[in-house]
Amino acid sequence: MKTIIQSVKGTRDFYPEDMAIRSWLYSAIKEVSESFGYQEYDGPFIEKIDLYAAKSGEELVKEQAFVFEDRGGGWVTLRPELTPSLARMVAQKQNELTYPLRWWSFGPFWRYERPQKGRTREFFQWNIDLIGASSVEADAELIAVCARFFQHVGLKPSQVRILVNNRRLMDSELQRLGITPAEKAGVFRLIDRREKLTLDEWKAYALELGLTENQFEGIRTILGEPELWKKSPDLVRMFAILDQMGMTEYVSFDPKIIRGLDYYTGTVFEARDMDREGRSILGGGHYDNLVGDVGGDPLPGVGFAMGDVMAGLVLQKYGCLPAFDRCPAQAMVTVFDADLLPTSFEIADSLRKFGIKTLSYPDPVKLQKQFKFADRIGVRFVIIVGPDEAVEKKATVKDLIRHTQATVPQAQVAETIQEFLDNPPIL
RNA sequence: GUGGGUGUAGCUCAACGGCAGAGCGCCACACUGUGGAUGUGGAUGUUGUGGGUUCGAAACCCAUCACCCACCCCA
Repeated sequence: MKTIIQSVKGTRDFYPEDMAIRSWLYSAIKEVSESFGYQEYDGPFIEKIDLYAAKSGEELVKEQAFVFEDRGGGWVTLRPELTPSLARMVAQKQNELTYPLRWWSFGPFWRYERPQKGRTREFFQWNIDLIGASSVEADAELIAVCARFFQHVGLKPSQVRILVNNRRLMDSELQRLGITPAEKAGVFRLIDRREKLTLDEWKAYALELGLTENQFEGIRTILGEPELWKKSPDLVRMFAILDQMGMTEYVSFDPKIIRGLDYYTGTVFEARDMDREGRSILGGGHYDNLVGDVGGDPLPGVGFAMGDVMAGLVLQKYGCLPAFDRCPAQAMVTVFDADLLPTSFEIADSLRKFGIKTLSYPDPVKLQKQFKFADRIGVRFVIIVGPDEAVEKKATVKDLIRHTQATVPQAQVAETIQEFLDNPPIL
């Protein structure tokens, strides 16, 4: 067996049918983002390690980033996320930008993790942020963007849902239970893991953290309270806005949503498959300070990120992906023999000038083979110029769908194709 | 980093100690100026790799690599 050099672990090859999906996803993201007035931007794919050292989760940089020394001896990393680059870009022009800033991006990221379902080492991510606004209405806008995206790609509220919570609400609830600020991080982690553990395991984990029986029961009650959001003026206002926009069917309150990242300070949300399959489709939230760590003045904002891998799995599961149009062209000009090669190429190019996607067969092989090729790739019209046609400056146009053909002057090939197109095929 | 599963033809898989196979795909011909359909014929494997057990290994054992799944973390 031939040994083909393997691709790098965790990367994906984008064959035309895969690339079509990626491009389609990009278009959907672009359309939805821009419909809300967001502008596209991007940062470098490699950054100095220092940029991430400042912020980002410890594990993200130390364990998961692709880090290497460049030829000049500097340490660089393939970007594992976009937020630090965004923070720098904003900080660099902090005083010349007009706020609130609405930016979106779709590009590649790399994380050195163990690949599995819904997770690769090289992936694409949609990032979208509203910077310089701190209201819950701003948060509602991002959730609306998310809901509109689901609507746009055909995912229904019965299939995906945006789960929303508010960290300030959780803070006050935990405080009410006598949980100290020092214990908070641990408890957030506890809440985050609720769905992965059985009740007994979860309780054991809670007691291990040093929580009392009462505190544990209190947390359990909070997490099971669907009306808890009514105690948060922020959430009340936010749901009111979403209601006005007609987006509430995509949104649910869920006190179990905490999000791992430390920098979220208010609203947090993530979108999930309704039957709880797989990891979350996207995640985001409100932050108070975007640029402080890279040397700017504090700026609040809200944003989310959606990876293409999990999103692709969900879209495929619910049949939302577009059918792949495998046909690269509408017409193909065959080549009868070497002498007629220039004639065939000339006709092909004349068709292109008429806006007909045309390819020509590159070698004068048996016509049968050329027809078979045309049929396989899905080209509808095949043009033949053999010696008989050539002497009369004619060409034969065959419609592979309708099984008809006509021999016409070479100058009328494009018109003939148009005529065939105007008469719908008999199927 | 931890745990589990799977590696056999281009693809999907069978054979589960006794001659390595099928379906699909591919190629040729019937059909040397016309595709799909049909028929006939044909090609392709160090059974992931290395070692061990055995008269005999694709199968059993060990190692290793790759992929998949879960944990961790997160998109």
